[in-house]
Amino acid sequence: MHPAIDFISTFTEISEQEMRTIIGLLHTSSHKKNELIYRQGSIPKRASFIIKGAVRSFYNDENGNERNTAFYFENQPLIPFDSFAEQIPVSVNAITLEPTELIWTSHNEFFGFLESFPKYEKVLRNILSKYLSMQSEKMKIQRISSARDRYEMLNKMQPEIIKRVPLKYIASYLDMTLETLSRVRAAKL
Amino acid sequence: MHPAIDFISTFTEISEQEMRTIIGLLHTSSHKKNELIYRQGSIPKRASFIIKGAVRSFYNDENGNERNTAFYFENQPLIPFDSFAEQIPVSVNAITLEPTELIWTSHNEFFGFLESFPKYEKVLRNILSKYLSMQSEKMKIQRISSARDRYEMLNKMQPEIIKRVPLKYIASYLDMTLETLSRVRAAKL
DNA sequence: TTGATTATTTGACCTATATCAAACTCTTTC
DNA sequence: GAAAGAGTTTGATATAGGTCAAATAATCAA
Repeated sequence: MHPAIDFISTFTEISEQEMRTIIGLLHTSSHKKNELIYRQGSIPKRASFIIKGAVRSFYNDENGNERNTAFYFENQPLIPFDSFAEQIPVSVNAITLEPTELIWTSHNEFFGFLESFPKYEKVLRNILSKYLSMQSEKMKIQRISSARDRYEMLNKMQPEIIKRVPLKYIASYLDMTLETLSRVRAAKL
Repeated sequence: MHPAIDFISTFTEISEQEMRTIIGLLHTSSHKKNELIYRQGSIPKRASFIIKGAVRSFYNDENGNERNTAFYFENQPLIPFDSFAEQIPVSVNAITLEPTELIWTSHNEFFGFLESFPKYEKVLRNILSKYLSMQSEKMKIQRISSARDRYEMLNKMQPEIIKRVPLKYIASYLDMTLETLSRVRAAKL
């Protein structure tokens, strides 16, 4: 079966016709490691879904340092939700961490589908709502004051990140230096 | 004119009929200072809008300390967006900072209206999108590493908060202690 | 108005984490 | 499979901001 269909299925029943329409709107693209998927400040043209690979999103802070905001893996949507619907500039960059296969649909295709099948308005709302509540959770984790506790919470909630992502990216994601992260992991702090 | 109508007007044209319908769905409520508007963990029953007053939202962190997540003033919606649509438990508490007048509509009324006037699906999406992009901005501010810079950014972006909210609440909002905030303000740090 | 409560400031001290520097280890690539 | 380049660890040192305690200032309720 199609992984994007599987994903949508967790939110709604999909009819045969809807399924065919959705599959008809999907394109694929391959990306090598360290390839830019979208750029901060650009208007996002695609809503993507990861078939294989991994992606990180980041921005450059006031000192020019990269600050990672999220990591995405297979079977997850890769959509800048805060800017895709209303076509406002994206707040972060997205770049592959590994060779990555994506499927995607354009803004026009996406919202054209939504007009043809208005029941999916609710699905989209559902997805957005889930995304929002994940963001709330994430903010709480990021606000934990001790570096060690932030690391341990990440280890508990999203161990895959620790297994798959180089520590230097995880460090900025957890708002600590690489050295502190290393010491925290070695339980030397 | 009605402040909630004014607010919605910034996102769409409103017909006479729609306006009458909307106004028909609005209820009012008065709250004294330090009154709980919604409780963390509860299912949010109301989408509110502040006519007069101020509200803060917070949760209790791992050490039991209150951590403020937002401040809301007149002419702003007070809706737990991450939980209202899908009726999942709210992630924070909301409590008045001053005597406050709200108008509100229930979840049923809200989504009933949306079914009668499907064009407002887009309005809702627009509002959510704006909210999401504000959240992204806010996370960036909260991740600025120097306490003084976080304070100065808040002073620049939302000076009303500093004018109206007691420092102890602002301190936790900015992820610093009350003492540090006091010193930062006195430029002694 | 006054006493009580709440909010804010100031001081002294301490500690978690940043910074800087260097070593070590693991991956690519030619 | 050697050399180059990432990625990670370790050590020494510095410092921003936390903690605890007390003084002052502002606000509130009777």
